[in-house]
Amino acid sequence: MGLTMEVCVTSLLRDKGFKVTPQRLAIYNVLATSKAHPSAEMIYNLLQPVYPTMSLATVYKTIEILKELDLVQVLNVGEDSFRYDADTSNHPHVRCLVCGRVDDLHHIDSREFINQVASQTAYELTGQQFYFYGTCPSCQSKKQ
Amino acid sequence: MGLTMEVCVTSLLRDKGFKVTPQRLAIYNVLATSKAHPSAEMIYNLLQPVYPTMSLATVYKTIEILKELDLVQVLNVGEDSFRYDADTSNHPHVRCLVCGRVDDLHHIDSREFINQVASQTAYELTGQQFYFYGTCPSCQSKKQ
DNA sequence: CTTGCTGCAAATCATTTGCAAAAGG
DNA sequence: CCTTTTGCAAATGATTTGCAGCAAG
Repeated sequence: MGLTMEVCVTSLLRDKGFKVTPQRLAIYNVLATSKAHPSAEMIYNLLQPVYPTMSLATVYKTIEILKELDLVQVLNVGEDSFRYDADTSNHPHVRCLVCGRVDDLHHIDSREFINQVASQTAYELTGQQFYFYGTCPSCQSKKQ
Repeated sequence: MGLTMEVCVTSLLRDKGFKVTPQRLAIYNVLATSKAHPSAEMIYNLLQPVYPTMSLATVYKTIEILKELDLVQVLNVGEDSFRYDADTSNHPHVRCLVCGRVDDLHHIDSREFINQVASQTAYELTGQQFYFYGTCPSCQSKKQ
């Protein structure tokens, strides 16, 4: 699976005239294999052992390109920094207010809700983000 | 209406041991009378003519208190800065991707959608934020 | 009076930018 | 080779903090 994925990123980069570098593959790899919705700094820290000379600036620059290629989406969970998700399907997210972890919410059908909103606003809607907040299972059990 | 509102903020501040200052009333007043969901800087700029010596730091410190008193909620519309809303009811927001304005979406019944999510996650949910993106009526007509 | 508040300036923190050296194609 | 990219360091921009003088109760 790792291979298929990297081949895909490689050709997408080349198609748009971007060069394929080990740093770019590594950063995409972190995003594609993580369910943690890492921030730029988390990606940087994860890659430190493997690429000790890589800089945070490279992480930010690469994310910029990945956004352009629609390979990542940006999350604004209400923190001071952004998080990134290689799953670009438009799904809701939930953040634990105790430990800060962010999870995907899959199998949610939001079409009806979106339609309701679309029919009541004069805006021409093109997208949306749904964020839920609460306590994750692990923090629930720790509490009591 | 201005009066009723200020009396309310005044007593809420006093109740919690905060002092009532003209700056605090002015900042809350801006938030309570604006539909624009201003950022700290927008509040600061709006008040410049009336309080030329007020500092941005005071705006931020006051917002902190207003959050504590549940008199404002924080919005994360995907920009570099936060926006604030004196309407603390939990309603969806929509941002125009052309001009950047942020509007409320009222009369939306999200209970069914929230229930659907609550029943499918192991999280104990306590809140949520729904952000929609698109083009506002004014920008639609400007385009064509 | 006494404590909390303001306004200034300096500090932080995430993110961006400029640029010389290094790597991709 | 020629161009883009990297990695460093410096710049930026939003927000926070420290502190001395000032105002609220």
